[in-house]
Amino acid sequence: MDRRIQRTRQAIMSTFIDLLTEKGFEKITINDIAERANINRGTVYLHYDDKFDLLDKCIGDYVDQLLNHCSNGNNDFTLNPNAFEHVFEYLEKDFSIYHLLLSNEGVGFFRNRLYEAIEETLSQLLSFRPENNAFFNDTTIHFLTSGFIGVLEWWISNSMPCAIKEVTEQLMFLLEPYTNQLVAQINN
Amino acid sequence: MDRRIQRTRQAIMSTFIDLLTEKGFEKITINDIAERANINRGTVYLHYDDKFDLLDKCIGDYVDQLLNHCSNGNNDFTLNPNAFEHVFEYLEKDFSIYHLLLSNEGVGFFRNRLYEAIEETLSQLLSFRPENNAFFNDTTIHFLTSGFIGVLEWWISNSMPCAIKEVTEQLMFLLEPYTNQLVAQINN
DNA sequence: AGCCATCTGTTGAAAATTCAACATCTTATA
DNA sequence: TATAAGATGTTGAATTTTCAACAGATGGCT
Repeated sequence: MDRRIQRTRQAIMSTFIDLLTEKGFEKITINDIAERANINRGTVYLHYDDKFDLLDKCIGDYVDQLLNHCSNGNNDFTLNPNAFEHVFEYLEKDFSIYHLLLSNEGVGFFRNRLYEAIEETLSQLLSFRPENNAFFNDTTIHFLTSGFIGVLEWWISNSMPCAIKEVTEQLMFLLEPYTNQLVAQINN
Repeated sequence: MDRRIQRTRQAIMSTFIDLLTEKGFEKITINDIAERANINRGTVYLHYDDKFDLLDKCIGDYVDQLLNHCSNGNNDFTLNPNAFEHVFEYLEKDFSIYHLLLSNEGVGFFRNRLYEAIEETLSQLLSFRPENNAFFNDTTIHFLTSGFIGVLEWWISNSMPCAIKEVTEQLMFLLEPYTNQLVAQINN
């Protein structure tokens, strides 16, 4: 992709996040963003329809980034401790952003988008193992998705109340009964 | 000025400084700069002839910025404590950069450029007070310029060994005998 | 010495961004 | 209520930046 596009989108998103932490969503104007990012106001409209589209795409980006850390490279969604650790390490790195998106300012959208994404991923995983259908159904998917997101949300909202090792090991323990059946490899 | 120009020059200069601290001047390639700043290589050549021109303009920029802090707004070069404090506060803010430019990597160019600039400013100051010619001549100019730069260089190279208040007050004390005659206001 | 990889500058066409100017819409304030 | 100030989107022409490709220079390695 054209480097200019990379850079301006990055700049817009980054200052959008900054302003989100500073003033909250409703007080942000497109002018603010353009001015602080040192970008022409019109250029913002070249990439995003408006504030809401910006928030939407922002959330989408961070959901995607989070999901990319769920697979340990090459769409390998094997449920091993490493995969979980990668996720939580990434959450820790961008902690303030995810804290923001999960609490006040994401307005709940973030949680929903993440939920959908994980649900989708799980469904895909299961579809590769049709023999599991007897054991795994929609109920299972929602149970696991909710459980995982609940842990994730708790860990972020409470400002990382325990070490990464602890959460991941505990998660592995909780998922142990399902792990064997869930292992799968997706190749598009 | 076109915002794109501002941004790319800023990006180039900033990563140039970073690389200067990391590898030193000779190991820097235009590729390095372009790649790290996420800018097309050709764009660098649109603004600078080569590495050397880049170093040259970089030094020029920082000399200018430093000089802008010598005047307390509107070309008022009155020699008061505030002016000095502004200079040293600015030096403190961008300490690592000036440390870099004054020591190894500026290769002495920075000192020379700063010397010329201060000498020029002093000459201008005196030319506005022709009645001072009896007391102030070239010898005075070089004496004062060298003295001031000496203090500045010592303060930076030794990592700010004393508080700003102390240097500036001491400087005011040392310059006291000349202060009265030196006061001047330049209006272009 | 020869070779390979990398860096250097330069080019022209394509694409992104800027700027200034619009009309319309909010919103605070006298 | 009227008015002024600022925000929103949109437009077209001007400008900058990108990209891909070039030829030549440099420097390390066998």
